[in-house]
Amino acid sequence: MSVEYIQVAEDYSDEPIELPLEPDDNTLLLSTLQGQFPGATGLKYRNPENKAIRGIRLNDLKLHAPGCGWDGLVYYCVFPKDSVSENKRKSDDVMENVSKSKVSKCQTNKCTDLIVLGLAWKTNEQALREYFETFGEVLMVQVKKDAKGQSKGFGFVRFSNYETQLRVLGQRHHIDSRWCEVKVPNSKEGQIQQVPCKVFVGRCTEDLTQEDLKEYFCKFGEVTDVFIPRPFRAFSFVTFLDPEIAQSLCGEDHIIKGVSVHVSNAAPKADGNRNQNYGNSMNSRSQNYAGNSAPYNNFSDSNYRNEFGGRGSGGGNSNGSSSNMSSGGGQNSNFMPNNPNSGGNAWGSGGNNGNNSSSNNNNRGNLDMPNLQALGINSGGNPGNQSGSGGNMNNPLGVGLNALNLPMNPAIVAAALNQWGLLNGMQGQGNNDQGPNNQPWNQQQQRNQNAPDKTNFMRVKRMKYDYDWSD
DNA sequence: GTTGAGCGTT
Repeated sequence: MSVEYIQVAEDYSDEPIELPLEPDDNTLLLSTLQGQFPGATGLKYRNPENKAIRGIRLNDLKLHAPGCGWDGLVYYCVFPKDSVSENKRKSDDVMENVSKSKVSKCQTNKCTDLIVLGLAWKTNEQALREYFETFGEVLMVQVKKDAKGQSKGFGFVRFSNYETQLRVLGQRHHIDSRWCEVKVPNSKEGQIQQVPCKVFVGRCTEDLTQEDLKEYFCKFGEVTDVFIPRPFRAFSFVTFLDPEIAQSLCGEDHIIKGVSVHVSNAAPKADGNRNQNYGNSMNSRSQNYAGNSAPYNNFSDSNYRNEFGGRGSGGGNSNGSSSNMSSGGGQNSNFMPNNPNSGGNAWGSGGNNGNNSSSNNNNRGNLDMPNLQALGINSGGNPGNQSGSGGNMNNPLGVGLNALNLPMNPAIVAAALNQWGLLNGMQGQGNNDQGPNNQPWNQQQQRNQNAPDKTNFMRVKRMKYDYDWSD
């Protein structure tokens, strides 16, 4: 008899874990629940009918399915009320091994209402709900209407699960034959975390493939992209669905296929070179001076686009030019690290030809790309956008300051680069640079032996990688 | 009956 599973999460912002049901009576043993969620005393779920929270019947240490069966919903743990925090802490303590502890979420990962733009006039709330329920539990949908009841072509959706939100934000949506955008509403700007999903993986060897990296890092959380620059440069980028997981790995050394790699923050674009080296298709970015936006523009490479495409019922990838996890030459040019201390791009970009194929035939934004503002990596709004109609509203690159609004010190950046041999060795080499091959790693390892907290995270980022990986 | 950048009665 095959074992069935239900999805259980610690709370609404946590990733569900599949727990096995008892084959004989389809119940969930309390002990099974507590094995994963120590301290949990029950389960609850949101009733799809009326959106109310419902409790699960507990009898004889068994949790019984609702009347309609477990039904593919996500169930949430119930903890004794006056000791929730204690139990949560206990739960975290129990998860001693590294990979488990990475999975726990921080409180900043809350769901928020998301705006859905570009809805077909005919799309109603039921259709919207049905579409988004393919991604996860939907708490609310709205289609905004005028006084006559006619749709205004946009609406809102809210999910119960933060990862669902990330997933939905990271891709395009085809609803009732229209490509729609899902973004964090302007009204929620600044209320969501802006932490990069991408990490820099240094000290890679040439035989570490994308698959190796993905296979290794996926144990910490869903990996949405792995990018290995070509020609070989001894580093790569790994992008996680969950920025918290990405951040939690920063500062650590990991051994992959016997290779000791170092994970650190893939720093945002530096301010000093935002007007340089922009390709044809994206040049409107350079005039986008939204002051408070975070310049984590890491998603406009075609790998990423493809990785996100094809999810859900409508997220198909209409761009057939490249496949997931591939890193053909020329694409991903926005990953090419610039040198903020030199006049030009010391690395050479390899061209922008692969970059998002932005013909901008849709001036509502380039829906070939997952939109970054939506992911909370960039804030939207673009109040300072001076670009013309070709502006890419999905990808307001080139925005001014770094995400943490830290002042840049080019000398420090240069020093850091120099440690890698990224400065002296790179300038004047055009496109044939080879990246950090013979770095003096010892000092940095000394400094980074402790996993960084947020403060350290910023320090490491400032010291080491505060230059532009995004363009 | 048409339209297609935007941002929500609370």
